[in-house]
Amino acid sequence: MAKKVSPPEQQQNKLPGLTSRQIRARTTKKQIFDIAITLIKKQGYAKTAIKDICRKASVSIGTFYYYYQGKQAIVNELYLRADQFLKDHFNSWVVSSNPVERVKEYLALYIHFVGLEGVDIVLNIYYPSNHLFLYENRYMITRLEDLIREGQEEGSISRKFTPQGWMRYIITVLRGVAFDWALRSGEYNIEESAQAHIECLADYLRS
Amino acid sequence: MAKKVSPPEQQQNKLPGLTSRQIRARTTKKQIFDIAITLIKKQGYAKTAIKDICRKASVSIGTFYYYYQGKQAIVNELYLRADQFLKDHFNSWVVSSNPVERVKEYLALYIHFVGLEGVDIVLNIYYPSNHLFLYENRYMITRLEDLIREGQEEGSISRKFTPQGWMRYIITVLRGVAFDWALRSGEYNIEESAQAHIECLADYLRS
Amino acid sequence: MAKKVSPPEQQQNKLPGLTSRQIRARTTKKQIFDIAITLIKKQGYAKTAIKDICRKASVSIGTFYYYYQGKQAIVNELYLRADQFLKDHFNSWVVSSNPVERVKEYLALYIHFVGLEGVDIVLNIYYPSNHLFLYENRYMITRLEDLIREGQEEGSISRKFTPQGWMRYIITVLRGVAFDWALRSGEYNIEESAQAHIECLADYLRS
Amino acid sequence: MAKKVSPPEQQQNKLPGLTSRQIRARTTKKQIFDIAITLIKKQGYAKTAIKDICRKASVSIGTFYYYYQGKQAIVNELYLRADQFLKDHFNSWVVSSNPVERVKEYLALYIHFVGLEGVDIVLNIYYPSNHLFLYENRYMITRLEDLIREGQEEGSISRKFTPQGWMRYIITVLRGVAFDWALRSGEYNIEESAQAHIECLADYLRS
DNA sequence: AATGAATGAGCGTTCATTCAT
DNA sequence: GATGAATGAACGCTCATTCAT
Repeated sequence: MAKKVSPPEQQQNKLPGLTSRQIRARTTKKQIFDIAITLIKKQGYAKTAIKDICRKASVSIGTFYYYYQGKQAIVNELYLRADQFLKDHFNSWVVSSNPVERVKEYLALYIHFVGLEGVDIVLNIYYPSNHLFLYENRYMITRLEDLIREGQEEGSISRKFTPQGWMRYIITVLRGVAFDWALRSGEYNIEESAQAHIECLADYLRS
Repeated sequence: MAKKVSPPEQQQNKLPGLTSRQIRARTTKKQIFDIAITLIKKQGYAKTAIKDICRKASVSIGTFYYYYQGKQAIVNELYLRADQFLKDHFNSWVVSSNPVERVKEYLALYIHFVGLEGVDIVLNIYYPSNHLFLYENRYMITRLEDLIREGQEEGSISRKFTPQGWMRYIITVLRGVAFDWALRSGEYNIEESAQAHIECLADYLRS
Repeated sequence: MAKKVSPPEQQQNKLPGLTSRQIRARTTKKQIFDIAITLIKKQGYAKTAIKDICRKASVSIGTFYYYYQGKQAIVNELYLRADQFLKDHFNSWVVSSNPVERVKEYLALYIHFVGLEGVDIVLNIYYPSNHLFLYENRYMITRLEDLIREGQEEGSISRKFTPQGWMRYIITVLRGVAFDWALRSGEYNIEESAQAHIECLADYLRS
Repeated sequence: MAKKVSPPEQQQNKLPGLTSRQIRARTTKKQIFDIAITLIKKQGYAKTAIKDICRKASVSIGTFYYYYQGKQAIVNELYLRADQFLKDHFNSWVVSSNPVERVKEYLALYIHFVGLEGVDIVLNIYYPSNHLFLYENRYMITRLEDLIREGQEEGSISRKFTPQGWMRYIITVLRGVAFDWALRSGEYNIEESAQAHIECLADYLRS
């Protein structure tokens, strides 16, 4: 049972107490991740074979599996980074004091992130078996709910739905926006295009 | 005299001038289609092998390929039937005289159709390489544009966007709705859930 | 056993005593043949499916099999036409009185025919399972043997080999010539290129 | 450190620095190759399925594709070995000092090789899409040109053609010889039969 | 920490051929 | 004379995954 050596869980402490092996390990894992994402963005998820990722990353197949459970794990990791991205930029994007404005700014930030990731990643994320969307405890989701709750308490957001209900409503629309953009191969500016939708959502929040 | 080698295009004339062979052929094609859709709805697109469809339909693999170019062709055919469905039910669903109401009724009809088709079909249709959405001349699309144009002429729909602009806006949202429903495995009633979105869209149309 | 209607053997008599059906039959068969050869020349033997031939010829698959046993039968028929071609042009190409010259002229005619047929046909004829070459009683073969026999009797061709031995020797070289030309996609003029070989053969015949 | 993901290129160094895995890998590849060649020689190229090769070699299909891109790759590898064979035996076959004799000996060696390979291999190599013939930088080709060049410089070979021209001329004939032998299922001794052709070529070289 | 040889079920697809009509 | 629906064995090939080293 204990045949498999335990995968080296990403350590959060960035203290200098890292052996050279640990440093190399981190480098290797990042190398794999970056190449994989690049390839997936370029040629699509399904058409990117693990073998190809390994070849490009100058890493053996065994090494790939040492760090990731499979191809999907790569995408999942990327997806989780969305949270980090949102965290990192929240304070610089969400600056208003008006709750509805804050929601609008936050949604714009989310769409900005989608635009940065690119078409193929979106198409892959918005894909049948990917149920990552549904992780209710994700930062992105809970942050949005918090913003809405604050708005409701302050009185500028309707109590027509619960915060969770509003969140779902909003996510549904934004997914439609991202998906349409990806379907059309990103041939228009998603941030501009999303404006109208965000505007409309804001109106609805107030109603 | 009517010389043709393959894919016997569905003939529109249902005149009795059909030989027994032609009748059998039609039956066979329908048989394949029905079984295929059933299986895809039940166990998903990817997990439905052509071989399985054939076995269930009591038809050889060769016969399958005689009628369809592949698995995707089945789904495409289904998709094209959406138009027929919308055409057939338009008059019984779209009954109001108010333009905005007419749009709402029409969108409800569309969501009704989505609900009838089922999760897997939707997931498959909402798929990267499927650019069927974009066929601007589809009945569904042009009908929607017409309804909006009439509303604009009559004055109850805003001229903020062109009919095509509105159409795209609306389709984007509805796709989000359908996609969310499919992602959540159809565990809620899509028609009820879509109500709020349609309501919101209607408000926005009037603005 | 007698289930299959007997294929209508090409009738040689072109007497007007042909029914309209026989005329149509001949037209159909020729149609199939011409299209088939065209396609094979264009896209190669292996890549030309019977289905495609039928589609282009506006003929059903059944009809194809009514006239030909299969795809190879088409090529065989073409091959047999070589004899007819050689017969038809013999008198205008082979005009010398000197036996060795006559052989040279005859070989030039043969190469001329090869050049007319084109690369793909040659590649197909020079193909593993095609043993048509070996039919010793073909006109082309016997004619060549006759020319050599006459040369030996007249004294200007060496008796080093029997007529059949010479014939085989010559055919071997000419096949090499035709094959090289086809391999190089017919990018040089085969008739010019064959000159040296024919010259050399002629010298050897005299030795 | 030597990171590589697939097709482990045959390493030239036969140093004992091979791990047991590498030795086994080499064995496996050779096993596949040998079985494949045996089967192709016995039952023909087209009739030899990859599946059969694998079964006989006690190797999975995946393993086959790990080492070879496909069936043709096996034949290509064999073909490339011709050069090695010619190199290895050159000194023991080409022993005369007379240039024309040297060419004759060299051609005899080539035909000897053809005889060793067998009918099916030849038929497969002499095949339409196989453009390996044309690799002008192959050892076999350049060696022949060298021999001719030396003969021209020494004065015993005609300058009627360039070395390359002579080479092509000769190759054309030898291919004809090999092809005829293969077509007749190797039912005669190719080396004896080629004698006359080589003789004739030699005469022509001197002319 | 890293390797890479080995797996093999399973895939979609082709196509010459038949025969009842 | 002509049709064309139906066949199905057989094909080459992919790829995520494992595990002894």
